[in-house]
Amino acid sequence: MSLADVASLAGVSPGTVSRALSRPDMVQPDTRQRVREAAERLGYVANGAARALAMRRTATVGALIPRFGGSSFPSMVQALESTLAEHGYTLLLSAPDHARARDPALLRTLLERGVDAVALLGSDHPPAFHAMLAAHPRPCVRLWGAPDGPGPCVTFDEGAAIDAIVDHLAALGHRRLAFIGGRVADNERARWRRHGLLQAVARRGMTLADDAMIECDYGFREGHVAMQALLARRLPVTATLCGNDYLAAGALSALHAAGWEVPRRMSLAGFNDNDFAPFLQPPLTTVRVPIAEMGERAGLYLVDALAGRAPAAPALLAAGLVARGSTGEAPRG
Amino acid sequence: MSLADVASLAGVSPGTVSRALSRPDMVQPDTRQRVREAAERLGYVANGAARALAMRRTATVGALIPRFGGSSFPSMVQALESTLAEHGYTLLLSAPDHARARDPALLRTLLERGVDAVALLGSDHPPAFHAMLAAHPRPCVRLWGAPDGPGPCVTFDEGAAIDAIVDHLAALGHRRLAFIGGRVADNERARWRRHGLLQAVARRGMTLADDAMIECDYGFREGHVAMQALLARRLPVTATLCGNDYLAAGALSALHAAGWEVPRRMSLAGFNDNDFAPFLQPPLTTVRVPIAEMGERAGLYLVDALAGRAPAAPALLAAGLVARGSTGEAPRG
DNA sequence: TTGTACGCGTTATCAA
DNA sequence: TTGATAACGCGTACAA
Repeated sequence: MSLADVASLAGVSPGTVSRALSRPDMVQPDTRQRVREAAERLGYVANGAARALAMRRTATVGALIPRFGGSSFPSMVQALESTLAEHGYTLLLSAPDHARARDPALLRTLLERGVDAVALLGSDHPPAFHAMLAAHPRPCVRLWGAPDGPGPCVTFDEGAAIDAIVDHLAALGHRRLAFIGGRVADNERARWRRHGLLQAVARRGMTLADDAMIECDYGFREGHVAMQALLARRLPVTATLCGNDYLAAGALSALHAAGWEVPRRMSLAGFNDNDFAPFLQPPLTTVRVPIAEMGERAGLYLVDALAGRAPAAPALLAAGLVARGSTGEAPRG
Repeated sequence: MSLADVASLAGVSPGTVSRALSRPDMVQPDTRQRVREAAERLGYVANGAARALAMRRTATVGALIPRFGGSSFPSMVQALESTLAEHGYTLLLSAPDHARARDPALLRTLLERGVDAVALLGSDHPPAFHAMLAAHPRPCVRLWGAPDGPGPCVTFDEGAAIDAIVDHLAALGHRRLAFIGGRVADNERARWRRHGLLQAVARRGMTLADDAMIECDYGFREGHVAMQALLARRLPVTATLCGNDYLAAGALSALHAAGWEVPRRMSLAGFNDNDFAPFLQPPLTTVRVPIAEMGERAGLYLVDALAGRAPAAPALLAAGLVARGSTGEAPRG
């Protein structure tokens, strides 16, 4: 079942079939019709490998996605894929488990498959990745990474977000904070956030003790366990910042379980990856992170770059700031 | 940068380079070494399109994933990808947004890219998909679908799960239930669950009124809103079943917000897609759904089929039954 | 407007 | 063990 088969059935040459299907305007209407019917009847599906070989392009963008099971990446990926699809590109995902996330073979596989462009999600892709991309130049964009890394990156301003939420807590009289966030070891972004947090806290004369910071994965259960650990340490903390709303929801449930009133005895606040923090009870004050927007802008950037246009949608920082929900005042004295 | 370049640098023929890289044992150690060094120095990356064209295979499995942003698919996909990767296959994802989920062009793109096998996630893929797959035969497995659909399907027994949870509620004295679940219109599986639920309820002389059933997407926010709607209807319900733990968590927060005590005034129970229902406050009784196991078994099935083995890991129903957490007794009288 | 023929980069067959 | 050569299926100059 190849072009040749369709051609003989339609009584034309293979070249004509190719044109009739890929560039209909180059062929006479009746021929086009005959070819289409023949292709339809045979259930013809083009061989993408041959096409890619001949055209030297694949209309495909590869995405490398560590921590795929996490909370926010799926929405970002879906936004990216939608945007690319609108412009005729297919998104090719590589979603390795954690152990393989930094394996150079991953990117190599994408390149071998001939992706026209690459999206790197998350932080701390190994130097080998960037070396390979330098050796095989093509449009590339990072998402949800650190802005000072190599190449363009669609991300948002952690510093501004941190400032907004810490300001909010400071205004309510909180002085001693705790923090439940992502692992710092393998995540440049988490380091960035942590650094910004420490700065913001220091700037306002607040404290955030080392043993009041817990690193864990971004999940409901993890937040629950982390808050249990914090409570067991009996720290004089009045507010806890959570890295995303799953962590916040888990922490909230741990507080409920321990009989701590929120926000009277402990305030919770955090970063809102999934838009449900306002629905928690009590609703939490959060900084909204523009997840889907990041996927969309990254897609537009790549589309422009692939089209040879100067990327009209530059990979700029989008700061997400909207605080909402409620946070309690710190107890007096 | 092609085989030929590597060949001339190494002073051998292109064929030898191909062998040295793909089947090292077929070439003399010193030649192999020279070739490898040349390839390394040039940063050679094979052209997958050419390889696919010559070998007539791609070592790639395509997955079609509607509702990608949903709660459980990412974990299932990651398990699938890990399993396939262990056996040398790359997973090629197509994650369309809802509007495009049933577009035949999706599957066509996968086929054009030459996937050796296909995984269909979720239910209700259009007949056109199965027609195309019949016309282009290759291993195919459905995940999280209805077992009586076309071809093999890795799924679990909704009926048994429903029975377990309804039994539990019945034993606690509940008679009037509500249900918050997925949309029935576009989801064979949700229909299956709903049907099983109605059967189970009827069998035990319980009631589940039409206006006590709410269809919505599987999310925290959706569960919250749904429970608010249920409360507004002032139905004489003592327990609410939730389609997954996001819905349950959302429903729980709505109950908290309304000042309803759980489980004294309203019991919650449901299906646990994400393993955090036991961490809610109070912990909910749930039926655990074996998400990752499904991804893994589907992967093994495809690997076997691709290797020409009779699929040693048949796509059978895996029933997930473990109830845990706590549910309150129904109020007397 | 359509047919012909070549090239894309790799693997596989066959001879050396 | 290695080199030469013929596919693989499609796009596209170029010729008709």
